[in-house]
Amino acid sequence: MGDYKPQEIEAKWQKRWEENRVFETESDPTKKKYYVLEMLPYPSGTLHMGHMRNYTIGDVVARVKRMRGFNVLHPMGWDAFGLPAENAAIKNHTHPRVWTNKNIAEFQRVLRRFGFSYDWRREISTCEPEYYRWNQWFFLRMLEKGIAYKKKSRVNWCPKCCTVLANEQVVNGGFCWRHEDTRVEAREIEQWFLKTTAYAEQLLEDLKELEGGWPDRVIAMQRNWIGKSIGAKVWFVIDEGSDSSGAESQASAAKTVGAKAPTPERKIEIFTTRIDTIYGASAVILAPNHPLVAELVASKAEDSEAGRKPGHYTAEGRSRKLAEMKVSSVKGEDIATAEKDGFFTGRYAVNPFNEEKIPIWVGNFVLMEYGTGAIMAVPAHDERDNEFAVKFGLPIPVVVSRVGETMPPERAEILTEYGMSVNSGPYSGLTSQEAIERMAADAEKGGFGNKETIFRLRDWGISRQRYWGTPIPVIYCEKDGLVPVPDKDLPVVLPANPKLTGEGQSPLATDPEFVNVKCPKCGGPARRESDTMDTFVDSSWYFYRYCDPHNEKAPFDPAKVAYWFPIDQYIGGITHAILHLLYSRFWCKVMRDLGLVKHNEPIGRLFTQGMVQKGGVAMSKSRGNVVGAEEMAQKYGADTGRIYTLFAAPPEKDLEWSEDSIEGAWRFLNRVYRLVDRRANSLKSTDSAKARKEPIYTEKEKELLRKAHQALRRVTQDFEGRWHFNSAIAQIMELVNAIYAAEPLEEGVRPEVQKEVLELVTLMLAPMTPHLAEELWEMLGHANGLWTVNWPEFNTELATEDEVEVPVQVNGKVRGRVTVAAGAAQEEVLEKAKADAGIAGHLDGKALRKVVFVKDKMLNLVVG
RNA sequence: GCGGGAGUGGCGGAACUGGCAGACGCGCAAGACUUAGGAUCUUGUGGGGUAACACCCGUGGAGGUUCAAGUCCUCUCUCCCGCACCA
Repeated sequence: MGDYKPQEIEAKWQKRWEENRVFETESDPTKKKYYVLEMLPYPSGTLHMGHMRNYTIGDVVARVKRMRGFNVLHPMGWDAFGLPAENAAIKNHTHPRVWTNKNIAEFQRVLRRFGFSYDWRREISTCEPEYYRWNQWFFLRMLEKGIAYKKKSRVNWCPKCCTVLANEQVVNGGFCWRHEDTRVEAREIEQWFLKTTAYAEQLLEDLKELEGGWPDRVIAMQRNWIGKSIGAKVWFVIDEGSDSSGAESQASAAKTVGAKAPTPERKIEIFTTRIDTIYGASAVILAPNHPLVAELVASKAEDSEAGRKPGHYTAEGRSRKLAEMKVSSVKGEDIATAEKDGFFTGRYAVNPFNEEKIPIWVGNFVLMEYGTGAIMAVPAHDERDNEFAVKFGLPIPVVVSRVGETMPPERAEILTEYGMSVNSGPYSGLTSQEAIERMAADAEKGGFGNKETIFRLRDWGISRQRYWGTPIPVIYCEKDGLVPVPDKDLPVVLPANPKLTGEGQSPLATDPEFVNVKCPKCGGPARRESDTMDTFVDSSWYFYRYCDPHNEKAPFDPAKVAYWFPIDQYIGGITHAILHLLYSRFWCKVMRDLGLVKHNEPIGRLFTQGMVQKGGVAMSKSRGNVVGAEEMAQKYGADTGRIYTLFAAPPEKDLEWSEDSIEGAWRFLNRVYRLVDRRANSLKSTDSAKARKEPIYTEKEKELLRKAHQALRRVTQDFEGRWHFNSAIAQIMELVNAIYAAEPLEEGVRPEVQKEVLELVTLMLAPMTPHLAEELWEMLGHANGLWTVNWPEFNTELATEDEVEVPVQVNGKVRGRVTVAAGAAQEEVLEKAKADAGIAGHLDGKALRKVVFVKDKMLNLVVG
């Protein structure tokens, strides 16, 4: 007899698993496969119980699937490039590689301490040239296909990261995803992009394949992010004649545009989803950084209303106003809440549908990044336009009324819904939907517009002006221009000893040995690209590399990937709902088009687990509320930590850490241990199979086996179906309680039945508390490890109750219960119910009008 | 504003396709064993009510469907998350 000593037990079994290479897997097309994966960690800080919850869920699934006979791939690796490593290295005067590798060693040690069933031979680290050379290889393929391209554009700059961010890395309407208190700034920088927009339609369309397998909200978030809008573009011709007093400036402007006379029509292209409201347009409004604005503003057209009406200025006033607006837009002031602002350019444009001249304005609420950077303002039917029009005194003509209303609605109401067109020339009387169709078609026929679908999704900006990332493999030659690094020269390795300052310049650019190269084409002097890639490139395809982690000739062997993919179950935090998961889907489609993979989507099922919180907020080092994984393992053992996180809440919900509740988990495991320990010796040589071969059961045996198989049925369902680990554990607890209640087992329960029941407890616990289960299994006299044992089949017959207690309702209220043999017919139950004094009292003197009977479940007597 | 989700005891949470609401655990209370116990075992524990039953109320709120509603329908309130002057 001994105590449960998790420290000893856990070390012992981890060693055995390793010696027996229990978790090592090879692809084998003759076996059914299962690929379960947790998102790879960024090795920084300490592993806390929030991480462990994630890995525990994955590990339970991996172990259950193994017990069910699947060939299971369950790997682990490190998202090892990234800014924190570089910043920490600067701070501590060390090298990012040193800092990172130290963390990796630490992470690995703690993960091993928890006994997760990883195939460690497949471990990858994205900062190794063996890995990132394939980032470069993929980049070159994308360059060839025109998917990777370089352009100068307005980008998001985080002053703290000192680098550009992708749109997906800008959160909360303008803040850095790493520094949630820091606003991003707009900068004009030349950088590399991957053309995610080329896949916008597919990324949206294929979300349908993911329905059912991915959480609804992740699908919704991606759909939202891609942001498809179906509408039309319409061209408004700029009225040149209106600029009577600006001939001089117009001539100079004409130089950049074309000949003055005959003036080729210059147009402002607007995008709208409501072309049906175009008769109600009272202005064209441009984004402050729209390319035409500078020129329109510079024209000398004086505004006769200048100074008398809001938004009207002289030419100088307009320039000043524009400069002001640009400054606030660069600062990234909160555009969602900022007051509408703008000014009249002094110029007009012609509505192509009714030839009406309407003023051209500049407005702070029009975004260059969306649509065409220009809109038509329809103040009667759009809230924002209305606000603008009211502030600046623009007319508000009504062109839509509710269907069935003969008179246009009062102007006070802004009708944004569909209705019926009014005051819209030949389109009056059509429904909005009809008008949209007809008018878009007519615009196309008339040559002044077309149907158009636009997306909110932007191309993925991947250039980063930092050191600790994958060098972008291109060279700039004075003679040959942009030259890709030839495949044979890959990898382009990071220089070993960079000068890291953390200031806004690519560290690689300061290293002459790295930068100065010979042009691969002409051999002349050339410069290397000195930016590195966004680290989300690394994580966009890493799960493919696990299938073939040491391949030196290719990113992976397509045959191996074809066997393992798609990922059967991916597990991670909701944080990556857009970033990592969208990029990964994009990468998969690119690889498919390169002929490397055959599937459209890399991840079949996605599970987003809840956070582990303490004090109501997620555990994080900076908040100082972490429960360290290692301390936890030292105090209670890994198994207690594992079962606690599984039991305390369903896996998709947030979990508030409770020191009291973990004591409960610890007590439970001790209870199980004692149960086995107190009779381990006497049962060692007992053959539990005998219990199954000679099924002559005493009442007590029957009762125990029934409980055991009922639990097994529920636990099996909970593991296979919706991952109700908490209720699975509750079932096992009930069984354990029942065994305690049946003590002393020696009275009335044969040894083989005792052993059978204890083995079932052990096997059910095995995926969740694998160390303890192995130990119990051994204590029960088994020399083979649990890894050789299959998941037990539950026996319906054993699980079935002989007798059931049927609640009896009178008029829908439970008034009593009768005990009958399972499966008893209505007549029998009814008879017993009538005989029951308590129930009879409620029936007294009333006519029985209806009887509802559900076998073994309930009897309802309707009287009255 | 748009989209997604959640409201059940003192707490975490159960309840498969409508069929005994509160499984299991924590906490709390009582008892047993003990020199002692913050160990272990047993019992009790939604609220009201009763000597004890009976009975009444009860899954955010208001209606509805049904023999029967935490579960389905309509309306509504609160909270959390994501996106957001997206034209």
